Amino acid sequence: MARDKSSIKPTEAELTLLNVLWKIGPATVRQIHETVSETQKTGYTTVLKILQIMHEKALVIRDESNRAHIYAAANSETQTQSSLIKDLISKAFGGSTSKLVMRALNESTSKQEIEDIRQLLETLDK
Amino acid sequence: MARDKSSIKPTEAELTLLNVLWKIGPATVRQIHETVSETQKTGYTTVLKILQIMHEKALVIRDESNRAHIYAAANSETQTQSSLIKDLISKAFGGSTSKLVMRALNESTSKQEIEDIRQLLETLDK
DNA sequence: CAAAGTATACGATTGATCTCGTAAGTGTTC
DNA sequence: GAACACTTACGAGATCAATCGTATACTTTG
Repeated sequence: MARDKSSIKPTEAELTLLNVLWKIGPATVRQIHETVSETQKTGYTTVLKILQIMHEKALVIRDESNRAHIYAAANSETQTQSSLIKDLISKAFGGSTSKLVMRALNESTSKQEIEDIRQLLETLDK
Repeated sequence: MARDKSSIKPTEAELTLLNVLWKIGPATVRQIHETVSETQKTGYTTVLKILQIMHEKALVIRDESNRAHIYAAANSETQTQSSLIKDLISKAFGGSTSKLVMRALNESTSKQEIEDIRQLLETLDK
């Protein structure tokens, strides 16, 4: 069964690199590695290898016109977040979005966040 | 680094079995296998093996007093859902619960679900 | 009690993930 | 142009997830 674009699920290490790409934009392996190294200790070739695998999976695109390839996320952060949420909803919440939302809201949420969400509900309601 | 109870993250196959246990309650391997077989084709010994691994990880408890051991989920569905949500929030939403909630709400949500969530916000607000 | 049925235990296999060392190619500099 | 620096490619090893076959032990039953 073919796996459509929206159902691609990055692994943990892959998601870490995607977060970097969403933050700093298209970048070389070196730049990505430097950014990742701010919070983790990971070898340069490890980052390279993961990016190569992600390229095979079409999780990233790359520009090979220069010697140092430039990698960019293939999908937007929003698309990926939606995909991950849908996956979680189907596997752990019996397919119910509202169950997930309610469980999330029962976790720590600040007054400001509650207000933001209330606003969003207003606009959704019409 | 020790892994505390709330950070245990079941694998996909494990989560499938946990869903069964939450649904039908404590059960033998045979019962669990039968229930799983309603929607998937999985060998009996595969289910058994995964349950044994889950027991090692303390994801399930088991009663060995009879020949056919009786397995039960070690943590509640609610606890596990919260744990999975927290994990997703930290890895894909920069730690922001409200970002996850808003992304979820932008997925398909019925009028009734929106109303339910609004009600919950009321009670949370006080 | 012997045979058939049913249970757990164990080990092997396959595939994916993650890691990184080393090789090999390309560009830079003195 | 020779030495050095930087880059990608390749491949191997470790761990984990998932699968299932086979062995072994226990129960039931004819």
